[in-house]
Amino acid sequence: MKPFSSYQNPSLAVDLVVFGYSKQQLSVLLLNRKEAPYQDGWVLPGAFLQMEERFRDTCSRVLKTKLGMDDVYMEQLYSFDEPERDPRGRAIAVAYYALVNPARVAIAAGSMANDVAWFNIKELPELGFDHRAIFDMAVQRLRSKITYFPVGFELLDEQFTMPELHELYECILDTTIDRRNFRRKILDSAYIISTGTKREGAQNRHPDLYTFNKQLKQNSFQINV
Amino acid sequence: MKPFSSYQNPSLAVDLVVFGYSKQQLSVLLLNRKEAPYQDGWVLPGAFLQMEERFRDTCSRVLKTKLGMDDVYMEQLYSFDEPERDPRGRAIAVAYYALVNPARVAIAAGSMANDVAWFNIKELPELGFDHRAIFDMAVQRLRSKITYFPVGFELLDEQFTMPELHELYECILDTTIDRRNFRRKILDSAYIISTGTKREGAQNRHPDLYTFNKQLKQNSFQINV
DNA sequence: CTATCTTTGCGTCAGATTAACACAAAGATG
DNA sequence: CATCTTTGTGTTAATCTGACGCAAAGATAG
Repeated sequence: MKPFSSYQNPSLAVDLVVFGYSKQQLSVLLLNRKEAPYQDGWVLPGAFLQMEERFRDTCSRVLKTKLGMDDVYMEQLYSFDEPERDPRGRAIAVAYYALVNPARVAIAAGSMANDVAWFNIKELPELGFDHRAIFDMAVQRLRSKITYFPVGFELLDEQFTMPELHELYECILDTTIDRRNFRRKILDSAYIISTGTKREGAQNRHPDLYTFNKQLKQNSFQINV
Repeated sequence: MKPFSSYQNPSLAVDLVVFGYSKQQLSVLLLNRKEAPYQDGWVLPGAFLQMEERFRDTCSRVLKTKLGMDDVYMEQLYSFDEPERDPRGRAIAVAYYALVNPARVAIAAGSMANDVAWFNIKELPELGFDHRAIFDMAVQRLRSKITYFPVGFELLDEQFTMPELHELYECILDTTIDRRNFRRKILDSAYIISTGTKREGAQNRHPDLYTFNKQLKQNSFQINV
């Protein structure tokens, strides 16, 4: 299948904002560029679309080959088209954001090249291209989304405790939320199911374990900031 | 500025979901195609990106040249990339939706070609390409957006009455909203300002006139369905 | 011109929701 | 064993919401 319009089209790429949550820290995955432009600078991982490839496929390919990750939750964010966004020439980027639990996603041992690193989202280096704008929009989207959709479960283990979920929300929304009111709201929403078991070997008391309710139908909760 | 990637890229186009509100009806603008594919079928207006053009520029160009409209509110919706979405070949579409007040937007007289028509959103013909999916997403986005952002004001006159605003919301959300509770919520939100004047020559009592508050800072209301 | 109807602005009130906070049991700490 | 921290559960007052009443300003009709 060949393109049919009369002029040479801009390059088409995807850029990925990969969020990872670990040890009460929300981080992003950045790549240290080896070539110009922005040589030695940090950028979001990305790739040009290959023939017949869909955006989502390109994203998966990047996650797989550059980062050794499989089976990652992702969502289209926005398309960026400033003519000057890539000094090499006209390039359109369709940005996606991905949510990764580093402990859960199959990250092949040693597969993460040494030019890849996690950065706490509050301590980001300067980014090349227009990647700072892309990142900012991704954070905004994640914050907004998590208040009405249980997107955060992608970042936790299969089973998690209420304090863990609570901490995740406080971390992403960068605010404090009353522990007891949060609990009530989440439980009322039926987004999570108690497994009936408790975590063993915890530091403190053994908190109840929960699972994400995959049967849920519609949005029915609202965490206010 | 030339594209630099090694292979021929897909075609890049924008597709536009143009909403118009008039006489208590929410409508979309459709185009009757003259050529194959989908000859004689209805589709969303759109165009291929021209060199150096940004998505938004392409949208403006379509609105201007095909529909004779200027200065229209629009927002990027989503990017569509199914390989088979255009039978002519690989084509990526970045969809935008636009909000138009037919009485307000400068529509050059007679400039709307006779192959263009407004359709009530509830009585749409079959659409070519994947345009039905694009339209559906646009409606969904508009509905969602209007519940927390005063996007609807783009569809009304500069000055409008409370009953008009109320009707607009009922129409877009396709539901009934208690008139008195709606009034209270909107007024509390400070999204609108009373002009202190009343509409003359109305059919019934002369209702108060309001204006959209352009000074507003943040989202602060929530219309529930 | 007057009786009646419709539209519009403004209120009321019971029930639901929320934010703030108390308390006690389970385990950790030393 | 005394004390501290964590976690599950409640309570309560303030607020918000939804359902609805009412009356004044026109419109409508005989």
